[in-house]
Amino acid sequence: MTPPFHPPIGLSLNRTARLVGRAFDDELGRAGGSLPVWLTLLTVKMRKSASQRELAAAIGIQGATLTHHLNGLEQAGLLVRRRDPANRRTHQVELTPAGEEKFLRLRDAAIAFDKRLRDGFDEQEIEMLDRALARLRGNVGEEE
Amino acid sequence: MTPPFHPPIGLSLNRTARLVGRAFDDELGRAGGSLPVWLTLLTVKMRKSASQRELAAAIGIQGATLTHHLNGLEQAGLLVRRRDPANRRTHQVELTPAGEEKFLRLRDAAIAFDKRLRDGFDEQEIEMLDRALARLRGNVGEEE
DNA sequence: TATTGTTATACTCTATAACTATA
DNA sequence: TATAGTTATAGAGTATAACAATA
Repeated sequence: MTPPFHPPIGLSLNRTARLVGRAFDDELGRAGGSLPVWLTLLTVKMRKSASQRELAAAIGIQGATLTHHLNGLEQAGLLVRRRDPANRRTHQVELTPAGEEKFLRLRDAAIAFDKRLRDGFDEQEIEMLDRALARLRGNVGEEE
Repeated sequence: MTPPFHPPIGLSLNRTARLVGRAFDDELGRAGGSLPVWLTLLTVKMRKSASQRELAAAIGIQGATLTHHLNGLEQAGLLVRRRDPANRRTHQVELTPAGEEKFLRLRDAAIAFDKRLRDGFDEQEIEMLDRALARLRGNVGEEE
């Protein structure tokens, strides 16, 4: 008996993520953004008064890398960094009106993309997929 | 009634792929490789007499990008490029003995990693995950 | 001294455009 | 002219190390 063939699930995951990521990046590009820009704006919106370290960790990048993106976004007039009066080491990141507008535009693009991505899946299947992905993250040692 | 919340599946996919990809890259790094190097060697091995265009398409990168990686691998003495006598425009890519050795080492690392990735999944669950990923690829318009 | 963030620098992967060689 | 591949160049995203500011 020949043993069952196990195509590496990591290969499939990698291929899928690159293909989907590229399509998503194109979509965001048409809305005037990019994936890290979207993740940055989204995370800033969601985690209101977090330190940049926390934001970086939430996005999954290094602090210096976040600084790099924040610089670009600040130069583009999408956000401002203010020192926290309570602890002047930390910065408070806040979206400007232009930043809020960009956020909404990218959010619409993200929602439209996700709708396309879910096409043909029912709610239960998406939940199962989501749980499976979470288990994969657990298997490589996700820290939260 | 509040509508059900739909966390974007793309976000989950992206997060998982980056986390898993980083862990895999580390693993390959310890074996003296990297993800594109592994994909290149693997694809060269699998698609014996394919043109570089075909190899690039199979990996999911541009021809010039593949050239870039092949240059590195050739300089490292892992492969050679020979012109095909039948059609001297195309090149035949072949692993050297050192390349074969590297391939085996990276393959072992890849197999070990995939084993770790599958931990706690049974065969049926992996198959379902794989099919779900394939459907996601289909939803963004995969071309084969 | 420890913590937060920035600057300087560099690396990897990727891409596009122009080019060479073959057909 | 058309095809296969390379070279030149550039850009995006990421990282590490050294530094400045604050506590």
